[in-house]
Amino acid sequence: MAELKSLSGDAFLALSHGYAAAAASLALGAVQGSEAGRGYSAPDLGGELPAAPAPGTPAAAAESSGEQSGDEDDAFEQRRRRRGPGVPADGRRRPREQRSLRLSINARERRRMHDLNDALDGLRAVIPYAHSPSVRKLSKIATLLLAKNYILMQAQALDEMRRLVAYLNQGQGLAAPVAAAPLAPFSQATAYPFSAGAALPCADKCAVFPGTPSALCKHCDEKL
DNA sequence: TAGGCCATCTGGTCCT
DNA sequence: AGGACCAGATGGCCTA
Repeated sequence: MAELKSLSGDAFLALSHGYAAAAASLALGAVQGSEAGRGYSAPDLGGELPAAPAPGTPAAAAESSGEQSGDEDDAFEQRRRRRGPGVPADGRRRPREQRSLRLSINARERRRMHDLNDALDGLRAVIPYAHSPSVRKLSKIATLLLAKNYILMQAQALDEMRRLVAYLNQGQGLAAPVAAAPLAPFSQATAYPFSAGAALPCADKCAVFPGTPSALCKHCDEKL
């Protein structure tokens, strides 16, 4: 969860400044790991899995979804006895039609979750962070939080751009001496409130993205 | 070893 | 009735 805590503030600073590389180091500092990452996105149903996979494993899923062979009933019974995932809470044996219905429901649910993961992958592809084989994929929650902050940042930038255009339209451009007040909103400090190296108080960082749960901000955790 | 993240199964609820 | 969605439970894998 450590990486999540760093996403709300610092991570997005990196995004706003240089995207990929800096974002990778800041947003994913805790996420970066060995290249032998988990690779959870594509469960290998045909991999080197134990003959009697534990419930919850991809192999177990394959077995349960009807991709198994003749020993499916044995496996199902085994799973039922173990009372793991895939085993009815009451532990009763199902009639065959109920079981096949369950299998189709399971398969549908699996497909739905795969679609959800595909969409998440699509989101990862468009939010700015280091897309590199050496950088572990963003977790689901990190992806969502980063995307949310990215949207907020873009909205803020757009708003400031509009105000800048309005200011230029009503004034005569920036050639004339500019009062501090009108330009203040367009200052670097406003656009990127927590610049690299200049650590702002946590309250300032959190204020930039009000929706960010404080529970996910390590700075808040440290100071509260 | 604990904690984080994940896939999967399951039963419940809601909608068409 | 069937499908979509959701949340809880469970166990596996990986990292610190």
